[in-house]
Amino acid sequence: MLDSVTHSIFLPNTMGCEPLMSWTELFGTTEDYYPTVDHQTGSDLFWTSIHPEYWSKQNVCDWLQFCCDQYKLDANCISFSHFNINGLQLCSMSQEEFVHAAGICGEYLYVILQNIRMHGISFFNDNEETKPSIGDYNAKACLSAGGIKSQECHSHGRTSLQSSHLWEFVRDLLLSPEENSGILEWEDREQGIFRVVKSEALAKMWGQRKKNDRMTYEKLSRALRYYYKTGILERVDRRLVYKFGKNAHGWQENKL
DNA sequence: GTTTTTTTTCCTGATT
DNA sequence: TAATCAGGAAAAAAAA
Repeated sequence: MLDSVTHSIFLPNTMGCEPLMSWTELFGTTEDYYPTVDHQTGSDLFWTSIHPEYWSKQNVCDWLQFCCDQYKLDANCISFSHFNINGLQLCSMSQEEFVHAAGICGEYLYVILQNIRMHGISFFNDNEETKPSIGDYNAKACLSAGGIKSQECHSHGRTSLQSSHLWEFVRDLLLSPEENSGILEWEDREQGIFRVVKSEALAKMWGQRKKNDRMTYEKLSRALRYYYKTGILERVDRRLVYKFGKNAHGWQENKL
């Protein structure tokens, strides 16, 4: 991981993933002209390959989400409504504005952003001396074992295409009505219980995501059952019904 | 390049 | 009977 980003040159062409859909198909706008990339599986590479000023609104949202995941920040601290802005607006925010919008995580995120802006490096990927100390920014309080991500980020229908893990794919599908089309539905939203309505459609979609046309619900469900061990999912004794476990995050409704 | 984790594939047997 | 669930085992793929 430490060697995932070693250069500080902003080169949009360094992005390596094939888009599953065109950018305009996904967002319906010509404003966001960068092709889709797998931010999450691509680690920090994306965020350092495009200057933050050129990030779209979605990129900003994804970056916050990425930071929460990567640095185990508690997204409860962050008011995502304040970050419905593009990269240029993000870069023009003062530290005070950042702290106001992102709470106790604000100082921490601000430093990470400045590092990317000024040095083209992501926070944990370069020399030790470039890293701010967590303690210095009093960010310990915003670290959590399972930070809650904003629903706003997941409701754009993009993360379902970006999520690297199966459970995140499922979660994002549940949170994206426009992508879901009745494949999954909540049984108990507050408890995180959901039902697979169209099992083969789900498998097909996951297969498309992984470029595997041999995927079946049988195999997908085996992968889901492995999540019982890790607390990502909990067993529900009903057919096609699953429940998010204590180690799953980002599915709760407006826990800000 | 190695190790660890996640996902895929295949399987047997049970349940709905 | 078909679909699903439960897991073991092993291999492949992805991530660290």
